[in-house]
Amino acid sequence: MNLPPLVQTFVLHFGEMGSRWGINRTVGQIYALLYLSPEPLNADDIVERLGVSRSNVSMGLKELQAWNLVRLQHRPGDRRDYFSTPDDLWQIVRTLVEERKKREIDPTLTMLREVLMQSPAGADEIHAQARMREMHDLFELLTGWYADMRRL
Amino acid sequence: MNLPPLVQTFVLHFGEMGSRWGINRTVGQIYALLYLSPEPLNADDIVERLGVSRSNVSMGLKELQAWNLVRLQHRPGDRRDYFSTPDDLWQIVRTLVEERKKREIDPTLTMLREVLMQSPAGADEIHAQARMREMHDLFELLTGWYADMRRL
DNA sequence: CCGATATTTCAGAAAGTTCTGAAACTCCGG
DNA sequence: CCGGAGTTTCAGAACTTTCTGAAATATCGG
Repeated sequence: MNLPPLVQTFVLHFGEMGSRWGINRTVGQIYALLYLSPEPLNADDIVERLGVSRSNVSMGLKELQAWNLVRLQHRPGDRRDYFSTPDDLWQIVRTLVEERKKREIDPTLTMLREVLMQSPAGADEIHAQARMREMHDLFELLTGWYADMRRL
Repeated sequence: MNLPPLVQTFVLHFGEMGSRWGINRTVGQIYALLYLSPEPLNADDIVERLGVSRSNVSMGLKELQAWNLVRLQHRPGDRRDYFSTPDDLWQIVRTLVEERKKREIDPTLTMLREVLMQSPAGADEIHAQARMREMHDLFELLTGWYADMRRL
């Protein structure tokens, strides 16, 4: 790893934190590096600075694109892909919330709606359904608020 | 696994989702099971219902206790530990937010404060520090809001 | 203090994930 | 259509996490 010390501290921290969020270490590091970089970087820049394999960077960038967390740009007369993060931090926060909702809340709501449609057999299932309805209603309330906020 | 079908669907879903949050499959399943159960359960109940090893349940319960997500109770004349989740869903949400803050935001703020204290060497480090300050200020703003909300 | 019951710890097996180098693919200018 | 620059894919190696059974520890009633 070939970075100024301040940058390195930040990059390593995000590598560790990445694991707590569903992203892996390298993905966290790539993101942190792009976030701090004054210029967009291409894949080989990232390889050189982080000291990981070219293919690992390729996969990491693909994942960051799937999360909508990086912007892809080109330079005139250079056909390599250059990556950067949005300058606006709020934009980043909004994207993160949006993506997490899509991956965690939405599938859960779908599952809850399905099981709430079924008829319960026995007292335990009746109680279970009541608990699931509570959770379902709370999730709806929260996503409703979120949609309202978003509109501002 | 030995559960009514409705309950099983929910439990399996939370097992999968658990992996997306930093908790493992078994922990997610135990939590889901306790959430739906009309009665507090002891460790052997959980073993029987989920079909996992006794020691795995023991570790899972320990982790849930570390997260403050389960309540431990006792019954007269029975010295086994019985576990349940708080009835109030809002309580659960608050706990989750609180714990994630403690594990993700607070360490990051500490790291940011440290690197912001250091003097930058070179243009790249100056730019990097400015970006870090932006992030630091945003995090402070968000935790401030959170603290305000919490008071209500 | 003993025996019975309950829980926790822990080393290693099993499962899952991340990372790499090599090969395959894509795209462009000439 | 060829050569080369850039990128992606993929099988397996390296590493990490999870899970288990066995042993250790704790706690209580008598």
